[in-house]
Amino acid sequence: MLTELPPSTTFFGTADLSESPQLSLEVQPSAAAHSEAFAGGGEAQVAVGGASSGRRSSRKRWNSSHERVFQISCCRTNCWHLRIARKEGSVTKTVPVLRTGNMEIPPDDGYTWRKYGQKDILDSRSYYRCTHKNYYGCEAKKQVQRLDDDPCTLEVTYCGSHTCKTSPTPIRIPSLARSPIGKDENDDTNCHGHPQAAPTTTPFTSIQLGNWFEGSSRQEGQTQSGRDVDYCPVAELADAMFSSGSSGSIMDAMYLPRPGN
DNA sequence: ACGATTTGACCGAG
DNA sequence: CTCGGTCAAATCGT
Repeated sequence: MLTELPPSTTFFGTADLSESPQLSLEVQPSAAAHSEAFAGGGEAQVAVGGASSGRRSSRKRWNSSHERVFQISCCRTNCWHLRIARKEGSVTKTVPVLRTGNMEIPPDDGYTWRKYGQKDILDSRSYYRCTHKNYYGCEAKKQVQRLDDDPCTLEVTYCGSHTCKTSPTPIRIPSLARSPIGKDENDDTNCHGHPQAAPTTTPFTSIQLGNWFEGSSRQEGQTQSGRDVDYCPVAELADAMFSSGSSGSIMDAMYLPRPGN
């Protein structure tokens, strides 16, 4: 995707990462991408500078006419090879396979997932949803699939957001959720055991990019296209990608309610 | 006992 | 019919 971008740039967005020294991001859509993307709404694709950022994904069903293309350069040395693509609330990234001995594991994104299905599509695709779906009603899901043209890269597609983190009140479904009495009831941890960060000002990348995305495309996306366009997950997941190599505060901030929400 | 994973079956969309 | 997503029983690990 990166290679398909024209060199000209009429729009330039920069995330202020002064509060997040680990990262430096620049969001730089091409002129063509700008004019096309912000007129349609519904899908964004972000190419992030990295060793194999131009990898083809297997987005069979995705309509390329709805794609949005951005470039993000990252100063981090261990930059992911990744790409964000989104359509109707989903975000896809490609990440290198981490090897631990003979095991290959996808990078930890800071959340706990429960595998609920697998398909022999291409090199097999695994389906995960939030472990706390029953308890919190969290609808976050993700798919993990190895790229057919690059066995060393996984494509991870996220759908939905973690309401288990944003919702302080667990949804109790007695028939489904066995009650972890005394653990989750009163403490202020989120579903993953991380402290529930206070919704104070934490201008991490996700917030900055989120504002940028929103400010660039909100009107068209929410009205004319008729599609449900929620731009926040793109930025949030962009943040997740860059911070997933290092646990901690950025991940914690990922699902914080943004100012105004 | 409980939770996670595996895996074949099921179902809807195209 | 094929494909993609999900379900759910069986199995495994702690």
